[in-house]
Amino acid sequence: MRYSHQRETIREIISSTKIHPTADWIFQQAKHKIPNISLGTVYRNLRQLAADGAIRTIYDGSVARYDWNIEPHDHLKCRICGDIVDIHVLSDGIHNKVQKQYKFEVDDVEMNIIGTCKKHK
Amino acid sequence: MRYSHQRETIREIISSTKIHPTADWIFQQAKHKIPNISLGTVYRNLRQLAADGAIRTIYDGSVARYDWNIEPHDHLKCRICGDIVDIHVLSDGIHNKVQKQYKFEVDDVEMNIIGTCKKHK
DNA sequence: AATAATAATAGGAATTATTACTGTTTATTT
DNA sequence: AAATAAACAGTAATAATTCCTATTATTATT
Repeated sequence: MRYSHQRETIREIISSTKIHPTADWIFQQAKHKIPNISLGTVYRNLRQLAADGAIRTIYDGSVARYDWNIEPHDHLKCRICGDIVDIHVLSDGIHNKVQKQYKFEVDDVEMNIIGTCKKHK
Repeated sequence: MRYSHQRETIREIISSTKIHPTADWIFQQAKHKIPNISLGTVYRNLRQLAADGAIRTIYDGSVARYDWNIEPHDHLKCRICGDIVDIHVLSDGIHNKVQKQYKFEVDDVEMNIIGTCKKHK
């Protein structure tokens, strides 16, 4: 994969936020730096970066969001404000347990906990 | 919510399979019983049944699938054949742990384990 | 049993997120 | 400096889902 200014910009935008942005949010930010960047370019690069393991794709219902944190972790999603927060609750044990118990080769574990965050009381 | 023949048919179709069908698959099946049923009707009823707690919506990447099993459980998704299998690995403890540790009111926990199932060796 | 009220429907248009296409530009190699 | 091909911008196409509207069906009321 050869260097491109667009891809570096996209990578920087994702790395600079904790909000787990959507493709469109990234596109809006990218336009500030590269005014004529196209949405297709954003999607193509997100796909490439994810395939390369540089970022992680997470699903918020049916829309894709992107996460610079590629370490194993879980997510809290608030139904009211929509915020998604990284947490770590899952033990590494689950990986091995599933592998043995179901003879299933585990690549990835995604856990999303949905509810109401402490801001709304 | 008042009775409708279409909704009962949709509910029966979901209850009779383990494949976690998509809206379109349900629509194709429903047409066998009600030839002029419309896709919009399928979607509207799926939304209502889910809101009512009669079925559960799960997300396979970005497409919605529907599950008659409303008991807490997790999913194994095979990357090769696409099969989604119900399992139970998550302890109820996670619910309370998150509630206390993050002051987060948990409504639902969704865990999807992605990888390769034993059929492909 | 007929009537009224309105939830649900069929069919199609609209929307949203995402991917595909094409001629042009740009990074890298020779 | 010229050649090669990956990446690009701009736009068209696709897929999943929701919205809209005139009509039909269910339930409650007379």
